[in-house]
Amino acid sequence: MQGYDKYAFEPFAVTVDLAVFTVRAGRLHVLLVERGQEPYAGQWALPGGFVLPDESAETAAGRELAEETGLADSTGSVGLHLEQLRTYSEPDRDPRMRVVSVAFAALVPDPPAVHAGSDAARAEWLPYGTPGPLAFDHDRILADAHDRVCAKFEYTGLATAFCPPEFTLGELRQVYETVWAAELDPANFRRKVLGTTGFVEAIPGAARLTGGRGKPAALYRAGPATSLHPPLLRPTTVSPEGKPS
Amino acid sequence: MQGYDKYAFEPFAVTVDLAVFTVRAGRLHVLLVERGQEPYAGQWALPGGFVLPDESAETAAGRELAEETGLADSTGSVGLHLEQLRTYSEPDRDPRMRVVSVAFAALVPDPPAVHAGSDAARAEWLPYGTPGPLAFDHDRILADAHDRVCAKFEYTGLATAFCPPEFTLGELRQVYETVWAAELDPANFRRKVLGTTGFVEAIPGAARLTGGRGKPAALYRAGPATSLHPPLLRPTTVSPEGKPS
DNA sequence: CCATTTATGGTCAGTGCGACTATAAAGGTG
DNA sequence: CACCTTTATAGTCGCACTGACCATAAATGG
Repeated sequence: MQGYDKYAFEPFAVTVDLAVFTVRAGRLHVLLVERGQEPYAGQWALPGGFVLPDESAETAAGRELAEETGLADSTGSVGLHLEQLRTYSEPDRDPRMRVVSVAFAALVPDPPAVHAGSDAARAEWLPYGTPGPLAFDHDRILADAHDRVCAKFEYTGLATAFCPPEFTLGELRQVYETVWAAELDPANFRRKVLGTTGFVEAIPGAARLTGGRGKPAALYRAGPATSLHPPLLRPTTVSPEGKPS
Repeated sequence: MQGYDKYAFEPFAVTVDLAVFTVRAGRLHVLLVERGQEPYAGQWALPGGFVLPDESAETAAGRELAEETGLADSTGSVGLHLEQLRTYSEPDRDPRMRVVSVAFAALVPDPPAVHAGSDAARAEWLPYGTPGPLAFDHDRILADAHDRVCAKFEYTGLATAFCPPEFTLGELRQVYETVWAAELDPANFRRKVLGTTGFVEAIPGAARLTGGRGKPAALYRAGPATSLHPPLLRPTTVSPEGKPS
């Protein structure tokens, strides 16, 4: 940042790409758009767009998220999470020109009707992992976003961002199981969550049937805690050399 | 990323900023450069520079790190760590023009002679926290980098990046104590580190005096483990509401 | 020789967690 | 209705890890 040599740089386009996750019907879904033009015409891609001259990347990401999903503003409302992931800047990641993309991961509670933005061809929720190769380096971005979300589930109360305002512990557990692709013991999960102050707050007297079967479950709200101490570790699939997956 | 409207964006300058840490004389130090021109002339700033047209941000960061410190290439050599932090893109973060900066955190083992790059005014190692306000939003970047490093010390073997190729457990513990600004019980630290497979490897028969006093300590090398399971948690300064610092 | 310093080894109690069992409360089915 | 299935909830047991210690070993400096 020393010495602004006007000839030392060429113009870069700066964009945002969004990995928007939700849990629907016990499966992790991602919001994808179908590309209408070359390159990668007809392939699925992450939603995104240019950062406008008077915007930060965060503002642009919130705007794009609202455009694509019709959801309220980025960080304000309850049960919505938008977080910067990292920046992808390989010189050849877009064959047309130099594009530097700031990637974001977003978690939304339930798939509202997808509101196709003006410039978005078609946006759809697709199960994570099912669509073939995505356009550009979006497979990598999506995988990185998934890794980040999995990791943050361990030491933050982020999972409640996937849940409606009121939820049962069974629903919260299913969110964990869906994202981690692992099974959790209901009793132990309950003990852990309730033992972590600020994770969830009980709604006195409220109860609801979850799957139409079984005993009705008590309802909870997301608590104020942002970090979990101690963390809620995912089951360790032990690998031989001290480097569990 | 739908529809490339050539008029929808203005050129952005893309730069990298580096928060380069080291531990020297039991204190955490940061590599800073003194700005020679406005704005913020005379103030300290993080080293950095433009991303060149054929570079990724990672390549640019490695190049800048090499230029400023004279150290070998970015990710290759032992005991060197370079990691993307996040991107800062507030529209007014540079008063002259629109600059989007990809920030990196770097850890280097010992302060080699600072090799002032051609464009860098003067680079110096300064104790973390001592210099007044940095230029631009570099205070925030530096604080974010420090947070990241502190957190990564818990669940990765990153601390060995601050150590020379061969080190004693006392030296490694001092690295933790310096970065975390906390005291650790030597015996418990030892038990934890040696009990984590792949964290460090003993060098049979080797021993060295650390501070000139006391019993000579056995020497160790950095192990192959990248992640620590279970993590080496820093002492919890308990705060009342489930959200320890 | 002795005090000091650092390294290293060990004990002990408390905490958290995985595995498991038991009970409660709903619906479904004969 | 009796009984099974399903889900929620409560509790128990043993293991692993950790923090707080205590003890010993091996160096230096008076």
